[in-house]
Amino acid sequence: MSKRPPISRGELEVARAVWGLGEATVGQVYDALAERKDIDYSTVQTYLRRLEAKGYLKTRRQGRNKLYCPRVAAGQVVREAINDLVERLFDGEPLALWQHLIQERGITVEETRQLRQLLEQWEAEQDDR
Amino acid sequence: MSKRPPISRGELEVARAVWGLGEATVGQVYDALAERKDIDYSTVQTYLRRLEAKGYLKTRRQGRNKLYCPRVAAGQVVREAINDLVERLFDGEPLALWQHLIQERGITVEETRQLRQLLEQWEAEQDDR
DNA sequence: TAGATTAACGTACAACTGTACTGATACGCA
DNA sequence: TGCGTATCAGTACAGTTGTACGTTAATCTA
Repeated sequence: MSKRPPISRGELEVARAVWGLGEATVGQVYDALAERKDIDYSTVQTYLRRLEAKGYLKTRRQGRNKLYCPRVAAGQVVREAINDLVERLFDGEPLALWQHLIQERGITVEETRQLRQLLEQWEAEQDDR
Repeated sequence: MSKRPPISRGELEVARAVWGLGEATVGQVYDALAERKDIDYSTVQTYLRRLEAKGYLKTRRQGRNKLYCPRVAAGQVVREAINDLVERLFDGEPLALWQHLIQERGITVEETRQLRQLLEQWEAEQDDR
């Protein structure tokens, strides 16, 4: 479980763009991000470089271009980020997170419905084992 | 909504200790934290100082001692931290977080039960309005 | 009351973050 | 084939973060 350096909040966002694209050049990642927020091309480039250095992404050369793609699965990184938060904020107790999400933050009726559905789906899957 | 500087991961942990104590000296916060992890007294002190500077905590003097206590409610900070994560990781879509928590991370049968209970409780409260 | 303990305060310092500029190339097109 | 445009590699740089030391003043204790 080679401990990678922790991923920062900003890096997380850039990494997400790469996950979404699968494999992409700086320019493509930039385009994807620039749609949602004001960010500089060079900034994206730096993030990608660092993500590679930290071991979250790997690169492959395609002629003149460099293609960035995940080296650690998205789910893995997301899981770690959430675990970290749960650890620091809720003593590692996931139920406390649920509780916060429902009570403190509030969820809509629609979300309640969808959540129930997710739960049922999950249970059904469990039964299949 | 006076924008405070963002709270860092480490700071979050220290802030949580203060929330738990209500009002405490560096020493008390240190004791609370040292139970769970190896950390230096001075480090705690620095965190507290910064949390005050950032506006998350305030202090009051009690004779020779300095008492730190929340200036921003715990729930508020936790909400912000989670919103931030959801924003960066799930496009601001909370359902995606639920989904990840259930499917990707997996929850136990017991948690499923408790989660249902939380949902019912929440719905009951909603009806009371 | 002298030494041990505690808290405050100031300072340090390398690593990490967010944000970006620059110069050298390579590529596509008029 | 020369020019604008996208890339890349390197560098910058202030602010933040994690971690901590040293000095001083007040407090407790034998």
